[in-house]
Amino acid sequence: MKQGDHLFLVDGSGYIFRAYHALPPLTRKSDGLPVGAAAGFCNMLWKLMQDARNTDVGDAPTHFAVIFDYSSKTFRNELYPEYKANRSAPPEDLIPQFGLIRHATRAFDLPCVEMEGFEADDLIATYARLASEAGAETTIISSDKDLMQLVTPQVSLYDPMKDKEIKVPEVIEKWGVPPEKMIDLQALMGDSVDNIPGVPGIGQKTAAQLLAEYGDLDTLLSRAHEIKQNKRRESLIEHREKALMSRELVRLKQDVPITEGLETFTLQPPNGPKLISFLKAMEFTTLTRRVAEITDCDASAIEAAHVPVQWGKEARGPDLDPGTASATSTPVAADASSHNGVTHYTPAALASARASAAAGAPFDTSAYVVIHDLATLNAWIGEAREAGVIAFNTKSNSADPMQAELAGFAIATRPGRAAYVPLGHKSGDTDMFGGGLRDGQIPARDALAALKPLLEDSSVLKISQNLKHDFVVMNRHVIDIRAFDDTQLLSYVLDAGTHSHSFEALAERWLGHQVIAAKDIYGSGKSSRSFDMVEIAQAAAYAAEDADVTLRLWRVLRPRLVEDGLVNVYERLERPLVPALAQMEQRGISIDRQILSRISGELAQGAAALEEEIQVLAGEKFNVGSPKQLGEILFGKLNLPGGSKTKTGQWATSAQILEDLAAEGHELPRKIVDWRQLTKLKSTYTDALPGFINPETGRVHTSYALAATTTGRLSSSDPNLQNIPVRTAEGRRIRAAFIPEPGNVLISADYSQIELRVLAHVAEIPQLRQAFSDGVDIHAMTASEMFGVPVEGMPGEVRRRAKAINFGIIYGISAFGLANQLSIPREEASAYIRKYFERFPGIKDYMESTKAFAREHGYVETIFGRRAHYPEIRASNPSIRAFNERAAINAPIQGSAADIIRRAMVRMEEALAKAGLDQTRMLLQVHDELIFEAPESEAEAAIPIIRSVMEGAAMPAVAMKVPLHVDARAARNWDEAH
DNA sequence: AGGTTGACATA
DNA sequence: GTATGTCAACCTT
Repeated sequence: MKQGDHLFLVDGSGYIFRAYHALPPLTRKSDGLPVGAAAGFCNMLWKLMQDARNTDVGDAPTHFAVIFDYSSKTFRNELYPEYKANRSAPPEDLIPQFGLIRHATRAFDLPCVEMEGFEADDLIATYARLASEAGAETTIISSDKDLMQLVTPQVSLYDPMKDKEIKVPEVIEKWGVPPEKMIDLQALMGDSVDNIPGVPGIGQKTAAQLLAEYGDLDTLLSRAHEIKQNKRRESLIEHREKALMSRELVRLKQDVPITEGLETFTLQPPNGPKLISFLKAMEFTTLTRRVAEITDCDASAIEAAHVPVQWGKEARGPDLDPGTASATSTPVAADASSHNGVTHYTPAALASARASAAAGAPFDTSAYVVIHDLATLNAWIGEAREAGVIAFNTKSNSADPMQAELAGFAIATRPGRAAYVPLGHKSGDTDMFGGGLRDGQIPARDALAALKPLLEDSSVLKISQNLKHDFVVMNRHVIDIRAFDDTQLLSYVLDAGTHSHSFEALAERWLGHQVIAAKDIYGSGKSSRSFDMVEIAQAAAYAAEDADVTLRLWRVLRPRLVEDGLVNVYERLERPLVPALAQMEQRGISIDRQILSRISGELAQGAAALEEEIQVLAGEKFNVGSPKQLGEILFGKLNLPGGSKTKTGQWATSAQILEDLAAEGHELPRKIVDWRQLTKLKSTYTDALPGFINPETGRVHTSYALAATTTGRLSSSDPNLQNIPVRTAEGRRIRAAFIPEPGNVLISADYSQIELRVLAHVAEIPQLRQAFSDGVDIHAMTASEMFGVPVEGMPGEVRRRAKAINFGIIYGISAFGLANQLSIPREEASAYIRKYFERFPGIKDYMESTKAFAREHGYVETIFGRRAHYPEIRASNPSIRAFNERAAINAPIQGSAADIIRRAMVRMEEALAKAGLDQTRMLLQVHDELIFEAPESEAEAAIPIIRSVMEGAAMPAVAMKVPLHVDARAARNWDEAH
């Protein structure tokens, strides 16, 4: 290698993961072999080589190699065993592709380099150094920040996905430091992905600022005492060693003992037949055709190569067949067949075709239409009827659909074809009368009248992201949306646990598209504004893009539902809940302001009195609400025993610790616990709830999230009505402030022990099943089985322990957790668990088989087929893995119970109506409890209907081997009904 | 003004 | 030991 030469080094391993995560995961060969990442890799490599060959002589590569990681274990693990320890095992469908990609590299006639004990990055660093010493230039194909330290005037990075070159100025722009300081920067900021500790509290910005001021890490550490900011200074001094070790972890090794010299990297002219043979075997038809064209080969005359596939976990390294193409052909089954010009796809093929078509397809904001007149709107409505689908979303002046005034709505009829209809945008003029309506908007009443028949037409599918919101907004305009899909729910059913279901995340993941940031439209902080104050052109771009993206997402996600066999879960468990919840949210519940206000006053008095006593006992005034100050007083000033630290080094002052201190006779901790209880009740409930009373309805309307939990539970917010106090007498006074309208009652109906019943069903435990059938006290039965104590006259403590164990089982028990819960030694907890498993071996079996299932598939299933994914279940870090195992054990139990109550909710409305109880209304759900409001005259008849719907909710899909039991009662407030 | 932490309310 | 959401304090920007 000599001056003027140009070395291209591809970071193959980095690219594999990027291609895998950036591309739709469904690309498979006709025999089912996943090849998405390999396809991305081949496309990238081909494009790269074409582009490179077509550039000026000086820039074109003369030498070319692809570098891989050999394995996850390197010399860095000896330096720091935790290095990259939180990495989970590669996804199952990626594993065979490690080998494929190495075969692909050889098919391209390119050197494929890897070395045991070193990362690809180290090899790249070494080759880049050698090339620079020879006077040649180097381009590294990667955008990994770990490689930025190598950038010099002779060495640059190139990101093929973003088509962006990274040279010295780009590094400075992005990181705030020149490349040679990247190592110090990374040492300070650490890296959670690679588990590099860095210095706590110091992020990228602070690190760059410190390096700019002190020059380098060594100087900074030696002069750390000069730093003004307390926290920063102490952190730097305390974590000095961590920083130095981190630096060694991120520093790339430039002297790897390489076996292949640069001369072996000389770029060869393309070998068309060899490459085509491989591409044909992979069924990459488009690329095959392209390569055939450019290399002037007849692809049909070339036989597909035989490519050996390795599925094992260690499908990497030099054990892979280094030879190329032997000429056995791979049988090709058609995924798509054509009849009479219509293409018929299998579900998998359609899903994969849609995903590839959507990924990276361009967006053209300027093509979006702003609709100013009714005629145009009607034309679009006609288009939607013809298409049979329409993406639809409302825009309003408030995030709360119960207060929202419509600003406009967006629609899309096919990818790229989207429009915004402004209705209520106001001008920014801020005279004393407020801004008036802007020009060029259809009167809302006329637009809605035109839209109503379309939204209510069950032959046109309406699609939205979080449709419940639009449903409520439209309902308030007396429009009842019929026939709909919700992209967020689709994503949730398909991928709960794997990634976020937010609009932005889905657009990025499936369309490779960054949507206009909400912040750019709404502003933030003081300068934030509601949507009706946004200029129409800007609003239109944002809202129409929303509809366009939603429609494209639906085209990708809906076929996946069929492919994964989740149509039933979506259509029975998820989608019908949207109108049910929308109704509940719209109804809201009454609370008694006076009661809350009175309690609030009393709480304030109680807290003030306690606060004074606390400060006397402490001997000084301090902020009782500050755990930090409290910790100093208790364990510093008063020197109480039993202090422990939280992960950030503060004194821990949890209720448990304070209770322990109180039990030893200390007065102060007890008072703190009491004070906290009073102030918590005051701030979160008595003071906050009245603020949620809707001025129009006079009621409180919570918002339920359908797609927030991994297990299938709902969540409630603004306000959260699923955590209204119940355990203490003080707390129950708040619950008593939830009241019915005059002449009505509240009915509370809750499942008894539903999760334990689900456990008894899925694990088929004979004693548990018998006990539930006989209706005996389940915890007492457990205690009796375990400790041989008769149920009659059983001491409370014995039953309490058995109860804790039963709950522990549901939570994926650990000795540590049980010991904490019961305040007993870990050995004792261990013995209890052992005993339990002896008495109920079926439970142990259930737990083990659930773990095995999760490890194999990456997800677990409820009895109705809902999936919860745990991608980190194979993490090499034992505590991360154990956490995922417990969650995976819990999910089918918690999730099946959640599914049961969902089914009950879906059926409730109709069952009540059928019984003629049209005034009985379902208002709230609290995981295993439903709250209704009913006229006094209906309550007695409603209770048996409610009970039978709830108790029969699993049928007919699942015949529970254990009966479900529901307790229900009516009363004048929620506390008495519960 | 925004993000993180510790604490605590529920099932 | 599971699953959530909200608040006040605190730190940084």
